[in-house]
Amino acid sequence: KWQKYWEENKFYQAEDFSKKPKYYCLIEFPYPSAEGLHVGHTRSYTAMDIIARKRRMQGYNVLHPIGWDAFGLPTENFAIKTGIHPKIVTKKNTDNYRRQLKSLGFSFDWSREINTTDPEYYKWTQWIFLQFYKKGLAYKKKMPINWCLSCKTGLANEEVVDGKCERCEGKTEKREKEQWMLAITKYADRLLKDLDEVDYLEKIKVQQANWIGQSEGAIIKFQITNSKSQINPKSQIPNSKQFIEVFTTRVDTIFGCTYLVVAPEHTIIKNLESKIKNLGEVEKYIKQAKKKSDLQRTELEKEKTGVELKGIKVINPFNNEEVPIFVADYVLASYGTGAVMAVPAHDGRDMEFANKHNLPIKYVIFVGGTDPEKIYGNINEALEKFPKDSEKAINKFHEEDGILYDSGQFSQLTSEKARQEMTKWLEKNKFGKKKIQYKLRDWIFSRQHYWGEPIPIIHCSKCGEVSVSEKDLPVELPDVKKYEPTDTGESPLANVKDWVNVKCPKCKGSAKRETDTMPNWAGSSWYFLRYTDSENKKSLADNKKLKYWIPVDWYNGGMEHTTLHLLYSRFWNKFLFDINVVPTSEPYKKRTSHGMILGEDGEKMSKSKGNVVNPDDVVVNFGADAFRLYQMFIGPFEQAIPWDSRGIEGTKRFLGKIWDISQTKNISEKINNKDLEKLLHKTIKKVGDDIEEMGFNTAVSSLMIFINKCYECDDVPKNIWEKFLIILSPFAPHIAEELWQQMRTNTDYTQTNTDSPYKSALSQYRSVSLEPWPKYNSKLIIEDTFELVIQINGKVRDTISVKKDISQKEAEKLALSQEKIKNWVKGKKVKKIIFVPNRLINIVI
RNA sequence: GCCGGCGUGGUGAAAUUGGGAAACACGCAUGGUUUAGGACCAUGUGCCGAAAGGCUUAGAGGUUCAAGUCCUCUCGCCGGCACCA
Repeated sequence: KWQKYWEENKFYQAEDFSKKPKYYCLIEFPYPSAEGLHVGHTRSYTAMDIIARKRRMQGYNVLHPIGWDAFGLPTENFAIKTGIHPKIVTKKNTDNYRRQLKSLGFSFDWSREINTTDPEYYKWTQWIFLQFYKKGLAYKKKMPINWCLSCKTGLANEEVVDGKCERCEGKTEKREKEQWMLAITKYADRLLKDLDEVDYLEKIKVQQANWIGQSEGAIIKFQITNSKSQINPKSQIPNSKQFIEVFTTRVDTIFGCTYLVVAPEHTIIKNLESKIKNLGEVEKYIKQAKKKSDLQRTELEKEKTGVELKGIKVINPFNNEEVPIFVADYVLASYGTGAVMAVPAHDGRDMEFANKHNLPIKYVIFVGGTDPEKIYGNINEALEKFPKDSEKAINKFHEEDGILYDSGQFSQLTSEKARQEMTKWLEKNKFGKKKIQYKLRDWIFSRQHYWGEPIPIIHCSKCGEVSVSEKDLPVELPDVKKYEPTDTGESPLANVKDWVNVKCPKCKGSAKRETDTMPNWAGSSWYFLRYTDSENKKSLADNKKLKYWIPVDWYNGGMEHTTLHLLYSRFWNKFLFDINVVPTSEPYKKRTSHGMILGEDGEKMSKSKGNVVNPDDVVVNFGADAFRLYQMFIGPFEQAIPWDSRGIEGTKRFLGKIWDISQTKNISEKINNKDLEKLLHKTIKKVGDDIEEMGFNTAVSSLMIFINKCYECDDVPKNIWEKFLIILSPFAPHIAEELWQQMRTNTDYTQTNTDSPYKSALSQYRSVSLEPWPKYNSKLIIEDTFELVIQINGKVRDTISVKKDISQKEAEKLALSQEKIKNWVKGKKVKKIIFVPNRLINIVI
């Protein structure tokens, strides 16, 4: 009844350019699966719905939109099995999701609903891709990628977890393939730095920062030689073919470098083939290493294997020492330069390798501190290297800030100082330079599937790669009969001859369309922009509307998207900002995260485990309001928590009590109840504050405390009851609306809002959700008496009710005159009395 | 291995700056109501003890008049990253 009333009156539609301040509340739009809505979704949606409803009551013009992130594999797999077109499946699933979401009374603005699979939507996803392409940030590259054997598609690095496919948990392997890439690494520094500007949960920032993985160090060139003669670095100008470059964050340890290690994929091996004396052995090792998957490399590789490149050596530029070179798969080709300088004395991995291959270990840094186990190297030996008077100074140094020895002119510098000085030395002598390195890799953007946005590129035999003209967008997905991905790694679209064969936009000669599609993360990387102007046909959204609504004020979603969707969409937004499409560099002002709801067995909900809770059943059996309340009351919002089917009985009972009070108690204007009034104001404050901090569980508990008190009363003052209904309404909007409207119908209450623009067939009364959020009276919150706690030696022995703000003298007198206290103090000497105003008095005897 | 978080009744949990540990709810027990069951209502419910009182926030120690909260160490759990040089 009330859902219909809200919808008909369009209470929750956002207004572009209202005079009210704007507030943009965002939840992660769901992927409409065949299974239907999940309680994992609804926990987050209920929380943001409460916030959106409160903001409206606080006078904001709220945008709280919803849509569908509908491209993806499950729909495609269903299509493969049944032959039903993904479009039809998507329609059916979104209809079901829409019905379910509406049944929970969420205050979404349904007029702005979007769907990523709608050509009118993905036209703009493709348009953004072309902008990336124009700026050289979308490029094609042949490279080893992660290939999921069961999904039969390439995956981004972010989508591979423990060597397994993030989606299906199937095996992945490395395959050499031409792939579209997005140059997210070009934004690595800004994606990291700008985290300072946004209000994200700390753990989200930390996770993103770790993923971006910035480290500061230096690139150092080691000259290759196969003779034993020494070379003066200053007399020889380095030439790139004669050098191996390494990246290190610890230049300060370089005097302890006893060998170099290159990754099996390193080009130096091919380049110097003729000089390697044990080439057969080396090639055999490389072949074996390449056979290992990433999973094997990490799981099985407890032992560090490797082979020396005999016949060639390199020279350490700092001390002209010759050191051997090894190839070993503990060095990754994809990070840094694919080569490292090994300092076994000051690096655990190098130490392991050195021990196994009997390589020399040379300590060059003395680490101070008092814990002998944390001192690297031989302390006595190290101390001998220092002048005696510096011993005191050494002890002052923090454990991690060591001091160099046996390091030529850099000896006796601290590690940090040495890093600076040695980097300067490298730059001056052209043996290297300062370098900031990131772990983040470019985003593999190609997928070999049907149900995704076609990449708007045409391959012409004459002109090469040509982008589809913007006026020809969208490149629509063709209808096909078979959706199966292929083992060859070709997209199923490759077989659609009519679609693939096109004329080249440049030379009009025959050409072929790109048949790879975009990953499912594409459409969600910018969807929050489209909500501001979902029907726009001329641009992804009107400029003025973007300026009005963006950034998103509060975005709640799952932790699992921290290094995927959240990072990707920040990247897209920054790019769109740079080309003047969006008004702010950061898309989301504030980001919070909800904990997962687990099955009753404490396991993650899944169909196969049979522990899935279906929101439909809960709504039928307990009602939407009880469901909403329970999800908020279940536990701390950020924490994962198992579902408890008995717990929801409690919130249903609570709603039952509210109903009973409204139907059986005398609710009237004539009644006065000071105690209840005080409690109301406390409750208003607590509920309001808790919502802001996402302390929903304690907010619900304070509503319960208030109701328990009302339940004890015979009569309830009407104005108090009304205010309670208002603060209840974000949590349980249906019952709050019903009781609110009943009060107006059943009494001679004269309507104050006759000028309300909202007319309805159901009711002529204004919705409770349009009432202003009540203000609490801070004077009423303060009690005029309090329970003074009396402690003896810090233990509570008695409490007495006393006037607020009594003096220490009065409190002492009262406390010492209590019978219980007298017994405790009798025969003892009072040494000290501590008095905490309006709290306690502690008598030390 | 590194980074982050956490550890409180039978259960989910609560506890502004260090100031009454266990709010609120579930469950359980007893009683009422009911033909019966469910629902509902009332009372009780950290542990030991007849009581007075004592003990209790993973464990050990420390600071303090006072510690769940601060400090040190140990143990355990969860999440993230992971041969990132």
